[in-house]
Amino acid sequence: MKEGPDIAYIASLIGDPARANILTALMSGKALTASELAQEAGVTLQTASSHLSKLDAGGLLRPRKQGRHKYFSLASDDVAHVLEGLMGLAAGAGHVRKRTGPKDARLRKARVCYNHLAGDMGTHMFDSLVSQGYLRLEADDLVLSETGTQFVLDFGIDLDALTQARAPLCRECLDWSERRSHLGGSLGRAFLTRFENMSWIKRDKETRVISFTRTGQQAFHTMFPLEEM
Amino acid sequence: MKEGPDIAYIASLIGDPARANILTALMSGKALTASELAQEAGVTLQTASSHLSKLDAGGLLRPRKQGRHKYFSLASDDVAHVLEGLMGLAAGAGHVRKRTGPKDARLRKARVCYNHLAGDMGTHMFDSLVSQGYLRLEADDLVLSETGTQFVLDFGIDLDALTQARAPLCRECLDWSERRSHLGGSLGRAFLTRFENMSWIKRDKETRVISFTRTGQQAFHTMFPLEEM
DNA sequence: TTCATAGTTCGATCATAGTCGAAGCATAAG
DNA sequence: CTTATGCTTCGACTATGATCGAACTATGAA
Repeated sequence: MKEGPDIAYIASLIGDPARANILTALMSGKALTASELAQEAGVTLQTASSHLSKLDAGGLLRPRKQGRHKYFSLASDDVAHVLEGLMGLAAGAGHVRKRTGPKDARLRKARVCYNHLAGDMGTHMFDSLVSQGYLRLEADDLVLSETGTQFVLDFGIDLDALTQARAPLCRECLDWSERRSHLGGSLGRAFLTRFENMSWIKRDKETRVISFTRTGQQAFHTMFPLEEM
Repeated sequence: MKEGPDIAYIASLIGDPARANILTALMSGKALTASELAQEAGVTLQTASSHLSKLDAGGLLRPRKQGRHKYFSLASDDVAHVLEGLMGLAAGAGHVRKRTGPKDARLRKARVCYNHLAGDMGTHMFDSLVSQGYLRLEADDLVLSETGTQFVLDFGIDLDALTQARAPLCRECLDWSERRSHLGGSLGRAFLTRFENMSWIKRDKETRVISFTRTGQQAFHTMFPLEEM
């Protein structure tokens, strides 16, 4: 009847509350088991299993068997990107599920977006990288400059390993709370794990909230300065 | 139960086939009446009316009464952006509604994305603007350089009128066919209407297809050159 | 005024799909 | 082996919501 991709099929997958809960939970970037996701979605294991197979069929998930557990994560950054976009629309329509509480404020401050840093701290880092000339927009891609490459290496990130992978190194990601870009892609992921290894941050077990340690916060701002305007 | 915006609500709105058809039709950027959208969606006027009020309640549409007609258009670029993202996921999942025919090829070549130029020609124009130094990524925004400003004025676009409006002037937009950026925002819109006024292009009445006239195609490539690599 | 067209509202019908209990596999532990 | 745990499949129940006919409202034309 109509031309173009079947958008309703994908949207209807996301449109079920239980499945939306599952996807939201996976926005933490962690791989979760079917049981955990069932609990997260507030349904029994049977229904969760049904949902998960449908999401998988739609190409939204990447399942991995491990022993008698089955782990699920989001299929790609693209999926996370669309989910963030939907969150933006939902927030704009005034449809937030929960009244904004203290947890919500922490969520705006810093949170995990699939596998990289989002929220206020995320956009701050992105802006700093750009203003220092480490990141540049070239044609359609975000590229790392020479000084930027050096910066990343000095920071203790194994850049060679990243560039050999197929996934894009740098990627812009727009988030719903800030409405500004932050750094995604494999480099964004590498930064986040590096922060974690250096104990700059702690990830909340239950939610997507990221909390900075005191020393982490200080170190962050010296490494990623931003002149006020 | 969960934190964050109610993503399922918005997604379920898009997830109905009839509503998805409506939204896809509105991706042409034109404002359409309820009757036209009913026909487009393949349902009666009554059901279309019901769908339209729901989409409106969800903040996805911008309705305008005009006489005894009621025109609908997408509420914002953000909505169009999410829809394009969903198309990307659907295309990736191999779920295209129609087998790729000749019309589909034309769709990839040049089409309307909400109100600006997308497809091959769209990314071409974007790349050209960037490589000529007319557009730059600064912090998180796409900005027009000084030479770029001059270029736009020379092109016959009333830049003052655009900058006075509240909508963002420049905006990156990623499309599903090319997986690359093209220019959105009010400037993107202005370019498209200018092309139309100069008879460079013709918009198909039924679909989102844009066809370039022969002279338009030539003029386009001289104005937006791109050195091969 | 009368008629026609555009759109909304109401009500009834009907199908899709979300839900869970129960049973069935598969893997790991004792 | 037996037992326990994680997950899938089957089947039945149920509710949500899409659909359209019919009646109603509103704007425009004659």
